[in-house]
Amino acid sequence: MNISQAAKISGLPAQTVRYYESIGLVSPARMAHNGYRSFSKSDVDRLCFLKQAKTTGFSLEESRDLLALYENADRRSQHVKQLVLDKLSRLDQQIEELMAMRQTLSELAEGCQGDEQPNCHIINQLAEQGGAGHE
Amino acid sequence: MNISQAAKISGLPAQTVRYYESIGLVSPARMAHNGYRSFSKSDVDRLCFLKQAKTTGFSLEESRDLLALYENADRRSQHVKQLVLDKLSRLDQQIEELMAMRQTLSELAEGCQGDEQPNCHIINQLAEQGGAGHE
DNA sequence: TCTTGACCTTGCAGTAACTTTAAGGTTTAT
DNA sequence: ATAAACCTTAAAGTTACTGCAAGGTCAAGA
Repeated sequence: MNISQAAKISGLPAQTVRYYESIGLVSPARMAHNGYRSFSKSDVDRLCFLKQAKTTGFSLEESRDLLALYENADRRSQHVKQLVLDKLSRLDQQIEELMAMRQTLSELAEGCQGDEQPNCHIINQLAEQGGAGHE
Repeated sequence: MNISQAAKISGLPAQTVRYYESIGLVSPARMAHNGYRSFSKSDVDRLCFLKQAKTTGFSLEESRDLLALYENADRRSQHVKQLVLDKLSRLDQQIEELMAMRQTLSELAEGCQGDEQPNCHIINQLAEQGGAGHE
């Protein structure tokens, strides 16, 4: 099957599939007479796996590791689970950071009149917090 | 004051301060005899403002807009508030995406034995979801 | 047969916000 | 004198693509 079919099935843009090939995440055969990529079922399986890992929040390097595990019959589920738990804790940390930002933004917005006047709580707070008061 | 002082007060790495200068977010004077940057109080104020905006989750382009507002005596707080509300809604969306990932990861981890065996719920799920079952 | 449109190829530039590296000049303290 | 700690620039690397240009190929219709 050619790239547009593989892209459609996996849910990845064709450009992205080419990019994945360029970094060695997939290696489709080539058709001799025109140089078009030819994707086998297992190539498409890899792409689907990658798409799913991406949706789940894994980076491409993490996905590469998962893919190696996917294709390694001697893997230990221990090992896979550890990758997921590590990812989970990084994700929790990231969520906490965003929640902190959300809190700050929400407080800023609440304190601001939002009218025609220049006086603005938001601007004042951004200016006053942090390294303010240095002389 | 020289760059390391300005960096310390603002809480930004010196390299980042140089980068901010290169994209026009700050324009410190230069000392004639050695070419070192010389930061005034208002330069440092800008850096602190930028640091704070960054911590609050604004991109550099958004920060540039906020900085213009910060220095514009004719601003309307309406305008500033709208920027913050827009940011807030993008942030909420981002948090939701991360929570969805968190949920998926957490379910994956729960279903996995995490032992010495190759059979792994996580791998199976990543392989089966998405574009699976194409023939 | 010709043409039109949809497909495929490559390579290169651009994105965000830095970080790292290299190579070298200046200042300060001993 | 010299070493440590500061400063400078320019260029490359990072992540995961996206967009563009120039051109080859293929399938269908007139």
